Amino acid sequence: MENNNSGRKEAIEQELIRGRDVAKQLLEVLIIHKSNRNEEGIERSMVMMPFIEDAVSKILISFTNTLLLFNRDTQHNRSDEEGNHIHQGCKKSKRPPTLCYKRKSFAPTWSIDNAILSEDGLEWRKYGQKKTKDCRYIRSYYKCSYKNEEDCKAIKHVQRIQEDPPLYRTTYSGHHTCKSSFVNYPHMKLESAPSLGSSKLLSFNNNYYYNNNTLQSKEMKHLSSSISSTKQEPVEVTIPNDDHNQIHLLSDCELDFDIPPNLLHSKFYGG
DNA sequence: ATCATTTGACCGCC
DNA sequence: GGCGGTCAAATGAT
Repeated sequence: MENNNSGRKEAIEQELIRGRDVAKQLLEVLIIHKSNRNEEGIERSMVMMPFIEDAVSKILISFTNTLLLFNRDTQHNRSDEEGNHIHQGCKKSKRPPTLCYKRKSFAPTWSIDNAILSEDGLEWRKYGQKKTKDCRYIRSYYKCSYKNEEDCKAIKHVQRIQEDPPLYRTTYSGHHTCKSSFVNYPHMKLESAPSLGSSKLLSFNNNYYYNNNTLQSKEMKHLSSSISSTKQEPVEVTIPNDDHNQIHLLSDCELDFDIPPNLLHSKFYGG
């Protein structure tokens, strides 16, 4: 446990250093751009645009990863606490028995912070919203669209947690036991950029594990995604830092995921 | 007309 | 009693 924490600390530190270094490089490029306002300078700046875009995205990724690593710590603690809650049932309800509802469940929860309100590829129906005491923003509650048809227990709530820059926290509770939610899910295709010689580092939460070129959902056995090469070659995969929530894919491979993108975070590191 | 969202009341837990 | 989570009637959008 102690080793785990120090390893995570190290990972957070590395992410911050990576972000700082790329920001430095970006600053240097911008200074050069500023001092070259003639025609040749503008042309050179245009050539540098892909690098600038790449650098900005790397900085964003670094911040996102740091937040994810940070959140992973707090989520473990929260799950431990919530695991102790026991549902007492509906004791003295004034409502008819059919309207009696459960409150806290044993379902595991995990949160994802996003700068934008993004779709997670699954189908949800909003069933309520609430202003919470500690936050000035309204929290929206969603349940799986197939709750009634397939008795799917998955729920989530979304809350804005920060004004500037905007940050939204989506907290998922329970896993989708329905199949319908995934039928219309657009397969996510991640392509590397061979010309840049880039590689991919994929990180995923504890609900998935990597095994023999396949990403498998722990909760839903029918959910898996194989990693294959576009060139009919064996795909080279390494597990950095012995962290089994991450895999490093070398260039020229293609992935088709039927896993919700918000549960699987992709990061690209240019070569 | 149908379906999704909003809203206020209800309920369990602390 | 306060707070957060859930329900279903009312309302709005298509």
